[in-house]
Amino acid sequence: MPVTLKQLADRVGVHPSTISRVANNDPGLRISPATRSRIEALLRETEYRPNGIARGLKLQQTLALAVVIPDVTNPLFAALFRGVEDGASPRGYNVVLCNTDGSPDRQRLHLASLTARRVDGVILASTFLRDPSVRWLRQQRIPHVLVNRFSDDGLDPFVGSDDVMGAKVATQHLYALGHRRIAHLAGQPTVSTGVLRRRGYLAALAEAGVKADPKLVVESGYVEDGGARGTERLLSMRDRPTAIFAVNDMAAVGAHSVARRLGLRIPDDLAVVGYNNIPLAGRLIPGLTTVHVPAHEFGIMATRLLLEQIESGQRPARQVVFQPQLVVRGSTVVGADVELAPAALMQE
Amino acid sequence: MPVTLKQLADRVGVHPSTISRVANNDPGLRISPATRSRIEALLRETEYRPNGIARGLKLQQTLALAVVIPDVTNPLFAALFRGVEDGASPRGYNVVLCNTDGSPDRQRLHLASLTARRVDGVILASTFLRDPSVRWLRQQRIPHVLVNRFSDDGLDPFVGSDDVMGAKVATQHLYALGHRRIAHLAGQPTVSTGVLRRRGYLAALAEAGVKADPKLVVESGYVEDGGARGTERLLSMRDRPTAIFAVNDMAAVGAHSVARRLGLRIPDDLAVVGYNNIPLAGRLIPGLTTVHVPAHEFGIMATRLLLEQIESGQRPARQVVFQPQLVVRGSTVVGADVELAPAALMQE
DNA sequence: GTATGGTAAGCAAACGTTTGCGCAAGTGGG
DNA sequence: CCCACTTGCGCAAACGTTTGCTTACCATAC
Repeated sequence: MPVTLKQLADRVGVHPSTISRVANNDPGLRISPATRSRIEALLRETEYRPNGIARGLKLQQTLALAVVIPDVTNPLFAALFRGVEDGASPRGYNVVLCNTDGSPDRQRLHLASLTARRVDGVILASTFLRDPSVRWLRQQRIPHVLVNRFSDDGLDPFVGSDDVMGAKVATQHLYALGHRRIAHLAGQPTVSTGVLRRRGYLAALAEAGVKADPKLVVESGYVEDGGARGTERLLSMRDRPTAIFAVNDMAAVGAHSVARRLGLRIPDDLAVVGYNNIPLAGRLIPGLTTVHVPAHEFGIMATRLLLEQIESGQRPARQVVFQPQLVVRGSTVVGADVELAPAALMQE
Repeated sequence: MPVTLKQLADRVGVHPSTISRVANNDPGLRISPATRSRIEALLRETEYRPNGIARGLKLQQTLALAVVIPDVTNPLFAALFRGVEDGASPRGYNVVLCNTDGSPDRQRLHLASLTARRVDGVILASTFLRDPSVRWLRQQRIPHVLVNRFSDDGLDPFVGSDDVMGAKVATQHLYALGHRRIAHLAGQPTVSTGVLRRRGYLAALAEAGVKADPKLVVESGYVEDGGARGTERLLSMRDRPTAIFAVNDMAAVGAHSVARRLGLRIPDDLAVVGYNNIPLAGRLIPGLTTVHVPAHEFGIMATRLLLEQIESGQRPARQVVFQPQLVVRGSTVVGADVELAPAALMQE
């Protein structure tokens, strides 16, 4: 068992409160240099660390944050988490990580558990549209920030990117390359990214004067398997699409591998664009053109908004929206995958 | 602010302790059905959840575990974490995640912070050999389990795989394919996996009667960049190796891309074997032959050992060692990457 | 009318901090 | 010599639970 204030107090022969004040460097503390140095010596010798949970009880703050995401094995969310930890750790916060696997029920259970634990704030990246859990967080006045997805437009502090714009840019890219039958592997209508990216896709088509074919939009969800199935359906149509814009990279990967399996050449027979720019996107052959989402920055910024809330006691309800950036690779433009010269070897 | 026992007690007109007993379903509690149901109704109405931190102070347990890893954006550790959460969450535990980026100092700081927070136990996957942090955990009698890497042989509960055997199997695989100049991209000598996998590599060569060439072992570390640099050095030798066994998949990926850059054909000009079997390994072209490490199972098993310790108050010091499995792909054997037939399409 | 016993609930300490306030002793001024 | 002020620290409450022990009340038996 770690040493307590009372034990130290007994050893020095002073009151526990005095030790506490010395340990906390209480500025208004009047104390004789002799006693102070005896106490400080003992503090160092015993490596005293205040019991964080007693401290938490008294101070009503735990120095703990929580991150709730669908799945940390998804590189997007892993990077997001790193951003949060990188922002929170220097400020003395620990971070609890919860995976929901996309289940509203698991999300609810996690949030209940987290609030019982009295975490100081929650960063939520697994939100659904009009999410009861989020409304509950608001109502309970629990500091929180939504990331990447939102629930009710504008009501919560939010960090994300402009999904409509990102999807639009991606679709316009395909259009500019000459594609006219552009399909969309869509996300669920229960998730903001799904809705917004579909909207951006449709907006780009409309602006280009292309009549949208409803059959070219299939709901794939955010996983590879869904993307693969969706692509199989699309490619079995009589009037095949020549390009696919996928709601995220994993769905695009599914499309990618189905195309390869079928012997279609990418990008000549089928161009593919993803979303998120996960590390895998750059490793596929050919590389996957995708919309970059700065997940690590999301995490840092979300933590900043959250700590602002916690420290001010206010809810600033700021919304930070990043502008998405298209990353062009070989899945849409031949030769876009630059093969670097082997510099190190050439010197020899 | 969430409701407290005292507030509820005032509303029902009973003592807080009575509410507590009802809420906790105290078996020895004698209470009139009337009062009980009034209390239960109020508990439901207010959605009372005991303040976990007050509870923790009293009961001396936080229902929190910690996972300390180098970096969660590494898929191996992401999967490991999921294993831990999957094992811990059903038992009511939350999990704090800490990334060290391989820095002993950050590891130490995290552990200090975690013990101040009084987590009930720690799962540590970022250990060094003869790690002072681990010795400190032992000495503080903090329940802990080491995963994947260990510190002092046999002194701590440990979950991992047989690294010597895994490396041996990998090297034997290359030997059996006819390779005689087999290089090794090695890990650091400060990390058990580095030492053991190098040992397995050397053992396989010795058993095969191949004289080990010290110049064929270069320390690459566990990252892609190190693997790339190491491979450049190896390939610039007069007497090039024809095969490389890398200490982990990321180093192998570095080798992979350098080989491609140089126009070497894999596996004909250069065969590559990795370690860990991260998802990316199966996505490379050609696929990366690698030694499978069941990261998710590691996490589940580690949690089991940890909870055993916590609940029994003992330190069973069990060691669970998985037998590694070689996964053969195209980076060593031509055609080993099975391309599945496009089943869904063929039905049409 | 008093002892017995069971029922229903209250009391209070304890977990380890933090912090406003109080108090005794010492110091200086008038 | 007295008053006021400072110095150096102690006291105790509070944060919200849990839990062993006690107590008030009532009914029944003697």
